[in-house]
Amino acid sequence: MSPPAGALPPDSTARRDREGPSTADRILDAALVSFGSRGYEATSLDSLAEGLGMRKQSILYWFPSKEALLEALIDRSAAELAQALQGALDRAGDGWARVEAVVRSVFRVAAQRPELLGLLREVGRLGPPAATRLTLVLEPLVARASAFLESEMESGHMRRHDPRLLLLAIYSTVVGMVTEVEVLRALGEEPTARSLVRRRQEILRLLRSALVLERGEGQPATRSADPRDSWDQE
Amino acid sequence: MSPPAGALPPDSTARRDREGPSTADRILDAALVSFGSRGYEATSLDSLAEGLGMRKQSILYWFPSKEALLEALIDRSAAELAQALQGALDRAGDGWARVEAVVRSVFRVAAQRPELLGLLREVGRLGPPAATRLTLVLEPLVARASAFLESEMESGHMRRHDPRLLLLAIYSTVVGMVTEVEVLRALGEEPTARSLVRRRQEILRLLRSALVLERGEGQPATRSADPRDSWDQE
DNA sequence: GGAACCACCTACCAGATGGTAGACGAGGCG
DNA sequence: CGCCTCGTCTACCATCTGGTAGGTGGTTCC
Repeated sequence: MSPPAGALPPDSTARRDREGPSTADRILDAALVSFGSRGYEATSLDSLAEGLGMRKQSILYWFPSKEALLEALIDRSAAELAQALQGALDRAGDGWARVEAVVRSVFRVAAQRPELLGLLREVGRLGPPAATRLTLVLEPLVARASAFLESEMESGHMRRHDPRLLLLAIYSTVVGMVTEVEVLRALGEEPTARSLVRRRQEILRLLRSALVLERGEGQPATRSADPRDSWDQE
Repeated sequence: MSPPAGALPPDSTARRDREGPSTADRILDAALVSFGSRGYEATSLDSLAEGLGMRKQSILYWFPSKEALLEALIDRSAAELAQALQGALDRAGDGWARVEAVVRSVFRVAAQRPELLGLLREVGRLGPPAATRLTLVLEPLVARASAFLESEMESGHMRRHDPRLLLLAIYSTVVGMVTEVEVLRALGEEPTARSLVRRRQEILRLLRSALVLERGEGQPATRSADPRDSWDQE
């Protein structure tokens, strides 16, 4: 492994042969959890190191500074997120099924790595130095999504909206439904795995009735009654 | 003015006779801006004081600790928010008009005091000690909103949803559309006042088509074409 | 005039923060 | 063996953090 320079070597994400994840990856994992839930500023290198059973200086050996750690984390997380979305998109069908596939993949991420979406928010809040880095990686996906929505509207399958604002609305809703634990709690809903499934169902129904133009437009738009409403064994 | 105890005297929000806002209010204003945009942990009392042209100790004179300042700020902000929403609700009509009134009032707040919604998010992220305080004040409004949505669904004016999850979705969307400046920028939309109006229009159309059950359910659900699409002169 | 109070100040402090310098042991390799 | 690199450590450090102690000038009230 090569500690120098903020940019990690290409195999930094890979598992080492027979032994668990590399030190750099373990640090990134811990940083993801802490940055994504408690926040960047509220996380000290000392507390991070303590949770890892090492000294702060070891973290600074792998990542020359706290900011460099954040950048590396953003890079890795953006790649992971992009991959999840890409995969879902490549396997998805057409029209509404594509939207559904994306939403499902985001919820799958939320179930497996809840902090990843938290980090997304955090980075958005931290602004330019960090945010632009994230944007750079996710931009192609945004463009793809935007183009897709536009074509769906053009062909009359979806209601007309400003594609970018629609995208922002979908983003906000989905990420909010997943990350706003406190609001959830205030609403008397416990943030359990079961609740997450219900939230996904709800948001899909909501989006569907908001977006999809049924041919007759008169259908009752009932709940999907889709039996495969769990991602556990997808 | 009475500095002792975290609870400010009842006139702390009021303007003093002929001279600007009270010192305590000026501090709260600065705290709102900084907490709401940069975040609570990332804001130091020193930087806050510097922006106010005073010493940190003067802040600690009015608010015994940083946490007490946050609590006082939450109380004031919650009251302000609750008042805005209450007012909008009391003046609003029935059915969809009520939803529209609430959304409009939130956007009005966003235009006049952008950081207030940022603080809302921040408090949600900070969790229990602070979040419960906010919840306490806003809870009656949530109950009112929830009951309203439920009755609308009962009477067949709105699509059936879990009222609380629907509320969370609406909250996330509206607050996200207002506070996610970085995402906005990533989407190529500059966070101007004009853009804010467009976002409000878009979200209202979106919500309307998602929620409202037209009698025939077949109407084109066109854009509202409502001429009073600016809040500048209500 | 003087006591009391008010709003703000200077002078500190203990602890935490991100970061540097340098040593140490383990292992690879000529 | 001797040398070097790697990963981690101990020992510091300057700076900043929230917070305490104790003043100081001005106004109010008796």
